Amino acid sequence: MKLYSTIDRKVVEIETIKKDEISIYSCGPTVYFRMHIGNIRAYINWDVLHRALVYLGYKVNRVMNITDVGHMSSTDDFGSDFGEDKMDRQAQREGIQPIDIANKYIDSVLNDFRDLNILAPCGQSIPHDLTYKDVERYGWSRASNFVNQIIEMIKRIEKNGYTYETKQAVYFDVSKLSDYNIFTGQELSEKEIGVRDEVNVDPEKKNPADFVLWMKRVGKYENHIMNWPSPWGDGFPGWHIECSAMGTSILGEKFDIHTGGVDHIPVHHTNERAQNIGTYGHPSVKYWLHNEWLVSKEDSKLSKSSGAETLPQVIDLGFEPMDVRYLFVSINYRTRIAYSVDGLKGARASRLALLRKLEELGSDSGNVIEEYIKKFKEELENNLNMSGVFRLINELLKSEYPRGDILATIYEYDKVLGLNLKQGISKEYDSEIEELLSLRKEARENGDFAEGDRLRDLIMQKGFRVMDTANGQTIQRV
RNA sequence: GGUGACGUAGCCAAGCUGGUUAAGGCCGUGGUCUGCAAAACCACUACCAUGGGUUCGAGUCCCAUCGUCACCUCCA
Repeated sequence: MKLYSTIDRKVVEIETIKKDEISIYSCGPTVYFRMHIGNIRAYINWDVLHRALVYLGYKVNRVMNITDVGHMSSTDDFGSDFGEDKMDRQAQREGIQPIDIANKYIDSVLNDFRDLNILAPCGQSIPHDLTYKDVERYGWSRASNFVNQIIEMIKRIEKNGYTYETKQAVYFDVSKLSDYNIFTGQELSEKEIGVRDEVNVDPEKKNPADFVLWMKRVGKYENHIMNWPSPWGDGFPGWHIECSAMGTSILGEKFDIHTGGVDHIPVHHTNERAQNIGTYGHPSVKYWLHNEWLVSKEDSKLSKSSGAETLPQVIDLGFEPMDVRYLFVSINYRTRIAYSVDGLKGARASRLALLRKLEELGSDSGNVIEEYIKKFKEELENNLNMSGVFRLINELLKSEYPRGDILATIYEYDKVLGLNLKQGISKEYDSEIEELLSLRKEARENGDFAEGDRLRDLIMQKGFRVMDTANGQTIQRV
């Protein structure tokens, strides 16, 4: 398996720590807002990685965190370490407790994941009745349940001499790590130039890059809702320590893969790595993998503040969740995707065409074509070359292999693609449409094509396209 | 200012361990099929940002230039 390692800055051959086993930590959702289409892209990409590794024979140990504490905002205090806590703020907005906010949005994440056929981190499909209550049994870990581990980790970092404490917080002293900037290659001294308006609310902070491990319940946070006791006083964990603590306490001091968005490279993952070294004396993550962003047509970034579409909005536009999945599955995780409704339309057209072709192949599944399984695995192993996989599908559809074998092979591919190809085209329509269809069939059998065309137009107005095939009428939602 | 990613057809996107005709899809056009359509099938649509260099040979390696984007501040 070859993947792009961010620190190595190239595609590398993956050598797992334990033979035939691979451990993955995926930066998961922060649950105070409805996941947007950009988040979805990331989770679909890593879902494909997960499925691909399973398909290639690895035993996958995967965990995905849910950040439900202490995520701070700097929108109100530019450059400040002491912005509002987003969970708190959203709770105040909605007039409920932070934990209720978290639970509410965890459920919305589960719904989206389920609709998009994204597996739970444990590798199972997400059950229909799964809610926030049982999420940890399926491989998610909630930061709020790891506060003890977080405190223990900070204690170790402190003992190893990487921290200092002020009246307001416990900081990680980045000057203690010579290769702190390994991810970006950017010198800390040069970094300061750009951050001109930095407002150091904490006058005792030594270096602007130093980051909070434990935030005390003082000053602005005197009334902070989520708090825990600690050796440094009541307070809550900093934004980076949760991931370090959860990753290493669940997957071990060293694990194979850590995934996240490219935006995490310079700060979040840089700090996570620093914390791991501060704790264990060595890095914990063997390969850091990062997914690129979605950009709008003007090539500027999508963010949750730009009104990017959520899954329900996309569905309202007439798309199915699998159209979204098709779009994101067919493009490599490192390619910046120009996202647009037109792009989504193209994905939908491709997907429906594929389903139609599969339907024409019949329903008798034969034997998988070994040659094409081999090619499939080669594409997966080649840094998840998903475009190549779709090329193989098209080759197969045009090939002379027995129909059942083509079908079986493509269904085999779908174990990784996760497009629910076996379910075929959604045929759901009501009795009214059904009646119109039978009337049209009758009219055409009687040679009354004018009536047949009228009924076809009528059905079209009700949102379905009628097609006459060798097997009779078939219908498709427009 | 610094750091990084990237520039392939109308659009999306492979190819980048250099080597016959630069994958595949979407859209479009022409045709076959069809009562007419739709679907399907066939055909057509690329001076690989620019300029140098290395090489028998470069989209693919090296250098420069131009351009785009991101990050350095919460974000996938």
